[in-house]
Amino acid sequence: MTATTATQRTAVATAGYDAFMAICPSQKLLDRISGKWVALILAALGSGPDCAGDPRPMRYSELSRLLAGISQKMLTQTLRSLERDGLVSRTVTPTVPVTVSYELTDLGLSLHQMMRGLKAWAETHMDEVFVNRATYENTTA
Amino acid sequence: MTATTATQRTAVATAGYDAFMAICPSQKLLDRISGKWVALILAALGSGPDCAGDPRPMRYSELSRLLAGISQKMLTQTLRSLERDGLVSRTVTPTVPVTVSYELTDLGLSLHQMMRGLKAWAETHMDEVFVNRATYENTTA
DNA sequence: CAGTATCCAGCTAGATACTG
DNA sequence: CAGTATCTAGCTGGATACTG
Repeated sequence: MTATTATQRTAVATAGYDAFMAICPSQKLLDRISGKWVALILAALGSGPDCAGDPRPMRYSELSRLLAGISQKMLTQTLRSLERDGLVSRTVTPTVPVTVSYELTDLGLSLHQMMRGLKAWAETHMDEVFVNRATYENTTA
Repeated sequence: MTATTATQRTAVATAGYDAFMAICPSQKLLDRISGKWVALILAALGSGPDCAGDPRPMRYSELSRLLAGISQKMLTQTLRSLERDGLVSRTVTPTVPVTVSYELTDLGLSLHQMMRGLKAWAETHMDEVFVNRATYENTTA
């Protein structure tokens, strides 16, 4: 009985792949920063509302206004996940009504610095990517 | 008639956000590299099968074997999108059966270099992220 | 060997309504 | 002000079968 089904073989290959993925830090980092709003929130907390200033705490409503278009659900969900991972700290001041502010931790600041490198590459090269894409589209269409 | 519905206001905010997203190079780059297999293919072509060598062309079947668990659909789809964006070149040699090899372009190599910076951050800090996450889980559960 | 075509499950994120 | 809860559309990616 040496026969294996395609399903079994795929399962084995997938298990091997999953094991690799599970220990690949780069992949985990991409999972962490590739949410639709993660980079934007990091940028807002790390560079201020104009994306060119210094890191500073921001309130929930301030983030909500700045990231026009984000739903309350996604803002809360993303902030919670960043807080969970120690990238953002959440501070509640018991005024009436309550005041909540969010701020990058040291780890979050470090990530924000790394993201600036990513941003630099993007600003230098993404135009070329999109020119290539447009050209390809015209060539094949 | 100055009244606007919630839907209209959201639409305006979303349009503003979309406009921002549409011109934000970083966001576009994240969209580009955050597919499940993009980073892995880039790493394979940029650092060889052992993820520690030099860039070299690889054949479709070689990539398929290396990235155990990837479906043919996703391998083809991801390679095509990378080719479309000028990050990977596709070379067909008309043997029988046909031989196809993929190689990073200069632009792709440049992206691969940037990804190594990302990888460095990941290897230095992702452990801390996951410790935080585990701690948070135990605190709230 | 190197694909293409089709169908489908699961997850992400948006809309909407409600609350301490 | 700063959330929570629910419902759902759409997109990503996997399984499977077929082909020049």
